[in-house]
Amino acid sequence: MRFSKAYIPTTKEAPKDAQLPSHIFLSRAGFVTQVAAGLYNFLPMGKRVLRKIENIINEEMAACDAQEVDLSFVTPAELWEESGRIEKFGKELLRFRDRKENLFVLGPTHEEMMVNIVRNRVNSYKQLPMNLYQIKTKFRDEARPRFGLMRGREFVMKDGYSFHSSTEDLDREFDAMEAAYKRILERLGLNFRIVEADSGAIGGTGSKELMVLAGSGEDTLAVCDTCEYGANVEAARRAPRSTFPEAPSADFARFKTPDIKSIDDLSNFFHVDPYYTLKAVVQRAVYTEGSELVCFFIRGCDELQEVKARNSVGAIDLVDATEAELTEIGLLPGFIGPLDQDKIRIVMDNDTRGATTMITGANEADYHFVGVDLSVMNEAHFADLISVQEGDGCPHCGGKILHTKGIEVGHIFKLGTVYSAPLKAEFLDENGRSQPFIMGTYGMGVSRLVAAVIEQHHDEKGCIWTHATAPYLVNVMVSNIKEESHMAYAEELYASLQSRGIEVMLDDRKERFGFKMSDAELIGFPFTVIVGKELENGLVQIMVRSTREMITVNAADVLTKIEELRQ
RNA sequence: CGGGGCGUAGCUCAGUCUGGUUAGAGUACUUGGUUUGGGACCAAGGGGCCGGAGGUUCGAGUCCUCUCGCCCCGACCA
Repeated sequence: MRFSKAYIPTTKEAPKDAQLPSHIFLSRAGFVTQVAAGLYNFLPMGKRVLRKIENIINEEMAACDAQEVDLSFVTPAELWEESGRIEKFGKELLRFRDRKENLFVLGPTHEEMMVNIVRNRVNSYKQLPMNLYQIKTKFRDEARPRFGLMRGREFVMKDGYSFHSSTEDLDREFDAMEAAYKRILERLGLNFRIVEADSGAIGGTGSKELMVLAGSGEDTLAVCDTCEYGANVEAARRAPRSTFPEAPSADFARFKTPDIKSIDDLSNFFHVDPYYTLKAVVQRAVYTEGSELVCFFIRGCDELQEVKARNSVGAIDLVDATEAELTEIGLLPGFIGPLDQDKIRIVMDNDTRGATTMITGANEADYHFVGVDLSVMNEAHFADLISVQEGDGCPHCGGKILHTKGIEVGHIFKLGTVYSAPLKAEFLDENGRSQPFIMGTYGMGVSRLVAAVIEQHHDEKGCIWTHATAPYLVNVMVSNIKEESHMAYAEELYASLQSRGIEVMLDDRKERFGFKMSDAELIGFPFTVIVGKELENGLVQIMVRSTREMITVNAADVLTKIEELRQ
């Protein structure tokens, strides 16, 4: 492509709405423009990057025998009623009626549609397994789109769905997809981590998220500093403690603790490590129908992880209980304990199982119990409730857990029969019995990946595309197009790079050196060949975008040098 | 959906508090000239429903009411 003919509207200034580097640079460099909240146009440069990512996904999916399909973006609302998700998705589903007053929704994800196209067509175990996917625009009418391409309402997603006759076969495919996703992100040149994720209300037997590591990521990850373990904090686990603070020695007693309400106060009052205190967190658990107050007990040194807490009671939401709600049922904030009370549903953290010499609230104003033996609570409901902190032990190798931020670019999921059962998508097994498909689902955010590349690879000058994602690998920049010999050399180089299958831009604009250099850096071509006054000495320079290093080479050796650098 | 901020040229913004010639700057764009290794200079141009509607006023970009849009924090987010 010749720059003089290309539509690449670069600007000096960022749109005022842009906050993140990816948003700022993708806008300034002319890759995307904003249309409305969460809606973006892809201009020629942006479209090329999208296409590159799509191509890599397609190649890796083909290697796994996954087949590409293309399902209708507009989907009948009946399907969503059938699966029950029309309620669950709520306003995120953009609904509208056609001229015949039939209700439709714009697809936010395509489980229902995909199940629909195989049910009653795939009806034998002999046709399984099957993996179908598409790369398609999705629409979710998010309450608050933000961060440019990172969280748009309209976005491009690769969504794949596999169908199996056994959970073993699903496990095999899940692992194959994890490996394929890993290869995709490696080929894209991204630094990422595959982490354990919350399976949440969807159920199923497991899910993993693919996280591109970047400070601007919306997700917090717990990662091990020595092994490969990583998990979203919503699902992170930790090794059991190996060292314990000095235990208080006290027989069971009721102790007056006037106005001692917080863990800090309690710990100071008794000169005891918070590890031996019991923290009560009361939340109102909201269910599909109705709600109730639940008290979660964890050690005083721990923090409640809300997603884990929500899952432990099967709630769809947890909201802080008000003091009025507590006093109404006779609980005294600051003095709540698990003993001798039947006022509220209790969930105990796994780490409190069988704990001794604990200090807990006495359910009486200004009193705590000391020397509590929690093994009497063995009938209680126990669950993992705590938020893994930095410095905790890795559950796999005992290394140290650190927190880091990640951008979720993929999520793979063992669905089981969550969709196939309600949608009655069944096949006949070897015994001639009808069974719902056992399913997996594999998502990858294609347009989000465009932003993720830049979040991870940019500097103060602009974008730094990885070799696999760059709109063009090489930019041949002519310093002064009026120098006929320079232009002639550049044209020749341009043609020979193209003939070698290298994607190349020829910056033949009638602009000054600095202007063109700034554009080259802003757009982020991996290599810019500078054809300028050094050509008189038979030399040109190659600017390596990632380091901004200038390499001087013989004009005749550019091709081989580029081939060498791209490795 | 709660709280806050902002809508004026393609883009970034001034002007609004305190109403008053023909609404400005920078940048981008067009034409001509001089420049040519880090976003050049000179000259001449084109480009505005001042988000929209209603109101107050002799007079509204500016004041009032309503409304729409966008951004940020939070709630939410397969």
